[in-house]
Amino acid sequence: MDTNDIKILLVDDETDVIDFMKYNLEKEGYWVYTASNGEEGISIAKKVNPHLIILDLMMPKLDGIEACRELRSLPQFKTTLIAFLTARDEDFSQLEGFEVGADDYIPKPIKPRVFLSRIGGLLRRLEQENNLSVIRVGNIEVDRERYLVRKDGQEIQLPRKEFELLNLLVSKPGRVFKREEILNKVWGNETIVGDRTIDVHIRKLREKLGEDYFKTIKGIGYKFDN
Amino acid sequence: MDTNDIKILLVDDETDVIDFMKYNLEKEGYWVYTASNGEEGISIAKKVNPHLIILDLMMPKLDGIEACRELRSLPQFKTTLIAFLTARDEDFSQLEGFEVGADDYIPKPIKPRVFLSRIGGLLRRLEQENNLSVIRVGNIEVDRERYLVRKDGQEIQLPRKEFELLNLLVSKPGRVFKREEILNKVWGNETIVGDRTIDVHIRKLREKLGEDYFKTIKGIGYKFDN
DNA sequence: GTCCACTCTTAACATCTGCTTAATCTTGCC
DNA sequence: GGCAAGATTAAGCAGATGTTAAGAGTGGAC
Repeated sequence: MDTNDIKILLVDDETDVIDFMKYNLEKEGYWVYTASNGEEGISIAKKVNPHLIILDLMMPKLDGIEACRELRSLPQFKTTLIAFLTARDEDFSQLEGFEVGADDYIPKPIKPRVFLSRIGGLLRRLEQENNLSVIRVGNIEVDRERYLVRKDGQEIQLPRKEFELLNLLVSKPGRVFKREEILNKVWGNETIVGDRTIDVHIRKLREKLGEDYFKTIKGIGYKFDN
Repeated sequence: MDTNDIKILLVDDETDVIDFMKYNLEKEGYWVYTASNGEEGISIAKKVNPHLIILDLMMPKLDGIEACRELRSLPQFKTTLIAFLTARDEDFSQLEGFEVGADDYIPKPIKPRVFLSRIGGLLRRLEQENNLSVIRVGNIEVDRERYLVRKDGQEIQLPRKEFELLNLLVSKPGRVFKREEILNKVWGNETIVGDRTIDVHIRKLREKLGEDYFKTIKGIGYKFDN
């Protein structure tokens, strides 16, 4: 994910703090939204669905802890990253923040470079969680890092194309992938291969993993299901 | 959706800004319309019904906030994407923009690449919202992503044409689809099939899902009802 | 360099499914 | 009753997919 695609919402009533963070984050290419209190923050968050929300602890109208609790209660924000901004001398029990579902806390004042590296780290975590290198569906496990597949614990080595095809289908179990889409994603837009090629690879997968996992949708494509 | 199918309306009184955006968007294949103030923007929007409208905040005749409010009050634009263009030093409360129904805001100046990635992100959102993959009507559920239908939780696999026909009828429950319309949307304008073909497919659907869902309107067409 | 093992693609053929049609029956309306 | 539109049924066909084997290409071991 490019930083240009990442949306960060800053919620703080101190203009200086907002400006500092906004300036630095935008320089890195992040997409920054701001709000000056908890209520406003929640309402903007609902709109833009940011990847990361940074909440100040002390704010008028709705403080950080309460805002966080409220956000976490909405399904939309169950997995959104939330960090608290805390002044060093503030009487803040870190525990309280983590209890309402915070992912990190950021002390202020903080140097730009430190601030950015902290944000970078947080977002890297997000990325990793999204791209789990091992996908498990039923009793099939696809390990993208090692390029191997386990079925009932048995390791199975698949050739590259077969692996990539499986990987695509398994990435959204149940979803139908159109033949054209499969060609694009596994073979690439440029390469032109015959129609039977996909079938043959599906055949191989069925032989190695079992007939039933791969459902044909005639006229459309295939899906992985268990 | 291809970028060639996407219409974007730019509303700004500064020629330079319009030119910059227009040039970059057209390079990507978007279809671009422009207007130089709020009033003109609304009148063009009504005619071309764009997918995305980008409004500058400060404009003669009708400013961005007011234009947005007015657009949102028309049913035609309830779900259209609207974004504000804001200068960094402009005194703009984001909340105000979001409250009148904006979907995003775009700071200026902005680099071309960042600008385009923002637009891309916004439009991706549109696509997702429009293609809600599951439609539920009564105890029938049509899952377009999986190409299957659930009735009382039971999964039913339908052949392609049957599925597409059902999908069409269910997309507007209760609405009557004329035979001609069904032919166009399910079979395509080019293919010519006999009149009885539709009947047969309706028959199949009635067998599989129940007789009562599909009402015949003699001389007109069919509707899905429950 | 040669050989071997392996992967990928294609071609040829087999199979099957779903689509359409035609023929006939039913219904509702004038 | 007669007519027109739709319902129903079964059968044939076309097109899509399944299957198999063979050949071209690749890369590693020796």
